Amino acid sequence: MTVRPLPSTTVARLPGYLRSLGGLASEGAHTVSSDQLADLVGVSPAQLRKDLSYLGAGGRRGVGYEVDGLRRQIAQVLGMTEERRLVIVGIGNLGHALATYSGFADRSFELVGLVDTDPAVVGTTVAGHVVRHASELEQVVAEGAATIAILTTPASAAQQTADRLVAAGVSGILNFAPRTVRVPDDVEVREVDLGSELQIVAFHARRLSAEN
Amino acid sequence: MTVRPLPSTTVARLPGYLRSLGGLASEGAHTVSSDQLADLVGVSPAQLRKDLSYLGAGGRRGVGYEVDGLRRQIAQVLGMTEERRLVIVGIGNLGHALATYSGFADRSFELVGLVDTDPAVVGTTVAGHVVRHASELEQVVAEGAATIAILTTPASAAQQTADRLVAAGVSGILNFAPRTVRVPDDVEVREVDLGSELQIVAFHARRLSAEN
DNA sequence: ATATGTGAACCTGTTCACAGCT
DNA sequence: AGCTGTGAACAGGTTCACATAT
Repeated sequence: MTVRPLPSTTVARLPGYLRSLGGLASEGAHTVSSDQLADLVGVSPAQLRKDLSYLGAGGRRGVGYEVDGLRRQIAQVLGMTEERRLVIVGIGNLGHALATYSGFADRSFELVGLVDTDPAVVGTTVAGHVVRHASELEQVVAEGAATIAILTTPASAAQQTADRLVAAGVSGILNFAPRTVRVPDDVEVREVDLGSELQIVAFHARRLSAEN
Repeated sequence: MTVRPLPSTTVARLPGYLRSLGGLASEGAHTVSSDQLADLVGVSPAQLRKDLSYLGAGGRRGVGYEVDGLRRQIAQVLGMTEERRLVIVGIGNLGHALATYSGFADRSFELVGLVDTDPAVVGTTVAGHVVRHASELEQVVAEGAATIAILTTPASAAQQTADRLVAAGVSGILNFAPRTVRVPDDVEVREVDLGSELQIVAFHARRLSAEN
């Protein structure tokens, strides 16, 4: 029902807002001003108000935003009202860490399957799921009715695995493999390369240090 | 010697360029055109050329860019000519995965210390390093002369740990803890929240699915 | 002929500043 | 008085299109 599409930068900030609102709620706060919340999240108050205005979040002038109402509204926009089912492909160290990561269930993601190729890993139980062989990828996706996949394979297997995930009907992929994967326009991919992130931090850190 | 400061979006893309160039080099390619490389990385050719022009990367018209030269140039800009020392604070599943992540050494990061509070973890050896207790954080940073830290503590410990890292002289922090940390202006922080990343993917995936 | 380098146009997102509610 | 909501100004980054070099 949102008429105007949300700026993607706004979308990217919403999970952070939700996180901070959760903290406020657990502290018993009923309302919060844009100044307070912005400070908590680390954005400018104007930015926050603009973002919330896209949602049509009704803050009350002179008062602020109602914490619970805002939480519900953001959760709704982020699609958390429906359960999203998730598979993880590649149960190495990172895949294992992600499988046992508690932050997903809190965000209404349900882990429905784990897949790997390593015979030493296939058949073991991780996070309550028996790891299935990659040859069964399509069945795992279908049986679990997964719509989202986390890709933590080696770079060499990433594109091929992504192709199979797409063919199996997945509509979103979070790719940790250090290789860009190409997918059709109707599938969303988000690339997260941990090595790149570290390089970006290091670049800016060095620049800052050099300035003094 | 870079006169114009690089746009931060350009900096964020450089590691990806470098990665693809490494692939090309190992395939024996000597030169590469902006069309080829852009396609490989997943950006537009104009974008790539503009980025490289900031570096003063001398491509030859009618030919393209020299693969090895470009690699060296980007590596230099990213500060890879000097070794950067790294500590990881919080050796849970994610910290463990990052400690054993091979992608860091390739990028001229040297892991010099691991820290945790859990008595079950302190004293164990991970990735060739004995995990030290968090009370020794300052010594670990000093002994290793670390300039960069990866933060993978629980949210509750994140800010306090960041403060101590900054006081110990770290100039860059890659924060995986699901809480924004505040640092002085002369320290670089990059927030990576895996739960948020998944929510962002899911949002766009749902939007794309709904369109058909 | 082919492919780079780049000013200019364009677009997206951020900040400002103040009108408008409560 | 206090705080939101938002048009307008601004900033930053991307794309275009073509001059330029090999």
